[in-house]
Amino acid sequence: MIRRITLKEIANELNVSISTVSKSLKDSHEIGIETRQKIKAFAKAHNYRPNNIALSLKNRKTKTIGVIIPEIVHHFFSIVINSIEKFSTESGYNVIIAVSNESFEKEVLNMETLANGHIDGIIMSIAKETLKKQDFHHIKETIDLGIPVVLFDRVINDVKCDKVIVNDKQAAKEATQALIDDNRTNILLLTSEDYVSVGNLRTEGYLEALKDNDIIPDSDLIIKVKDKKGSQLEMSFLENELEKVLKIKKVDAILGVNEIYAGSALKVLKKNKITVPNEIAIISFTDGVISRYSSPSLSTISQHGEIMGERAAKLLINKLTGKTNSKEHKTEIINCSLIKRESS
Amino acid sequence: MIRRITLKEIANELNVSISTVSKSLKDSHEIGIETRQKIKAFAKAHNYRPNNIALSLKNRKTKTIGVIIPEIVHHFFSIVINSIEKFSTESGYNVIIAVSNESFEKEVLNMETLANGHIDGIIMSIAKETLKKQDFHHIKETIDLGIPVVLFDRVINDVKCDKVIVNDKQAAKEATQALIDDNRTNILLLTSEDYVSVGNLRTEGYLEALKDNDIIPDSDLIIKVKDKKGSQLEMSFLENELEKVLKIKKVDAILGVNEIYAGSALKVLKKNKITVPNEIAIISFTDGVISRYSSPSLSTISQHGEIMGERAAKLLINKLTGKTNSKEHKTEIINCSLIKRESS
DNA sequence: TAAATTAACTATAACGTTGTAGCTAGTTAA
DNA sequence: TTAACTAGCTACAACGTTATAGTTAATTTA
Repeated sequence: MIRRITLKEIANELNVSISTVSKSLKDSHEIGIETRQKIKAFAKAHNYRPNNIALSLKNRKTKTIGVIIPEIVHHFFSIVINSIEKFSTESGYNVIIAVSNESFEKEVLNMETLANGHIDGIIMSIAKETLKKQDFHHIKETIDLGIPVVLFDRVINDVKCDKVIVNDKQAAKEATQALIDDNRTNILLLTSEDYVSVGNLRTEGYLEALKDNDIIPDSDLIIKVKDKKGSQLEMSFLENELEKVLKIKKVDAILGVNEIYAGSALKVLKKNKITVPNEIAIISFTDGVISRYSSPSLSTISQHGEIMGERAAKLLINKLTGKTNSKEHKTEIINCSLIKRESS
Repeated sequence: MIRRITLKEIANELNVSISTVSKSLKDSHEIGIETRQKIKAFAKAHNYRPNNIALSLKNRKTKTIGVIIPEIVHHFFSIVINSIEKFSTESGYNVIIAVSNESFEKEVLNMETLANGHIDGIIMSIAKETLKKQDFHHIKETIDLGIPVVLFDRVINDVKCDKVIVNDKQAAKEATQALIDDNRTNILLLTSEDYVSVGNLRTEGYLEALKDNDIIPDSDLIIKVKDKKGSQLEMSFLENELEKVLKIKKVDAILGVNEIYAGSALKVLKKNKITVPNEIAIISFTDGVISRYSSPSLSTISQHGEIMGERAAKLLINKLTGKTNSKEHKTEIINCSLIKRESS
């Protein structure tokens, strides 16, 4: 219950002015060496620590970065956060996290709260609902207030700010090509609904690869998984649809836009006694823990969350420290890489 | 680049005093209704938002909770954080996250930073290295400063504060008993090194169940997985040890203190063509994503991270809002539950 | 010896708020 | 008619810090 000691208290205690104390602790030559040492000793003995809130108010910066993500119980996002946290801490920045839970309203609220003094800049990945609504006023307003924003993974074109993305389209194309090279031409795609930018790009890559190989896409082989709050429903939708398709169509490969979809597909195949990769090969986006511990383990496309987090943090901190011009915006593209495991 | 408008600017613009503006926005009856409305309209038009940093300084509270966890890329911890975040937001608190990466030094640093003004209270789970060192001065000092601390999952006895734990021992005992009831008596335990409190308690529960059933524990059947930074090494250690034991001993069940251990064990069994659960049954702590998507899916003991997070947040916020006495400390025990899946 | 310089400090304003106390002009009460 | 009251405002201090601009007294310079 010993409240933290302040400059004022030290000043009173030693019968000097607050300025003297402040300057002494900064080792200013304006103050005589004896006084300086006395004050420093006293401060140390009383475990003096400057109050960061007061400093924030004075300096008009908080040395804190806000991160807004759609989900935290999610391998990719937690990797990115970890990386942001690591890099930011090294640069003397704290990280404050807000979760939108894929909700537009919550995302707007989070931005408001963060933008109200707590943070110097924001790193975010946009909620699905926001993407669906196409309402980005909150992001624009934050930028207008002079708060730098860096978007990662789920980004949008009509907001001018730094961005870190993955070459989703190219990666999906390459993965599809790898399956085709393995003589699999009936490739089923498990993707998300259209408004999710990354799902969309991955679908494009898939289609492009088919086209390059003169394979006519079959709309029955594209399952767009409906998002429901509470993933239970979502997954049973996927499982039902997949089972239906497997009954009426020949399928020899599956490309999943994330590992939850791929993991669920694997379960369906097993239930139906279809061997992987013999009868059906699987490649999935998101190199997470499911892919590694499932059996067979899943071949995945890694989005290198570590690198994304670090780049995003670097871009933001460069803006905050004035190392880069606040008007110029960069988009960094991270190359995905295919990690081959047992499923392909 | 329009900096956020302040009370002072509004006051200047409308030729009134700062106090008048402040009071008008609070709808104080000291101010005439006309002036009040004029000011409120102006503030709204200019999107006035009070500066939280200034408020924090004035009120000596930040409405922010600090969370220190050993890892974030970890199903259990991310569930807990999600839950803390959810509950705190509902109560008007922000959440700031720091990751110790299981390092003592980083944990101390994190605490220092957070305790220096940024937060009103801390929720934490202790790093392995700290548990090994048995050095808890940073936690005690924070509490001495009047900053309430709530420990969860990995707790210690000699720090006086609120705690949220799981009945690890009892749960391990029950899981072991379930295996014994299934006529499995050669139960191998995959646990962590002794200094990790939860691993220890789980081992105790395991031993107690054996004793209750007059089974003499075999030290060969207890594998204490050595922790190394970089889990790759850690896992190959586990895999090698397990293979060795399987060669020399009869084993008909495995109890893992977390799902990474159990998932790795499952991989070893598969490699050695041992069927699960026929030849060897598996039960694991941590009800995460690995357990659900592995095949066979793993029976797990859920620690109910959601509930832990909520309870921890509730305990802390009650302290912060003065709803509970700051001298009295509660320890809440959450009951684990066994989730039966295919592996047992 | 008076002016200039220096060492060693102190006072003040500011960051954006809020609560308390104070002020002024007009109204009411005795 | 003068004191008391009220409405409607403003001034000020404080939260903890720092940077700028003083203020002394002692010392050096011309």
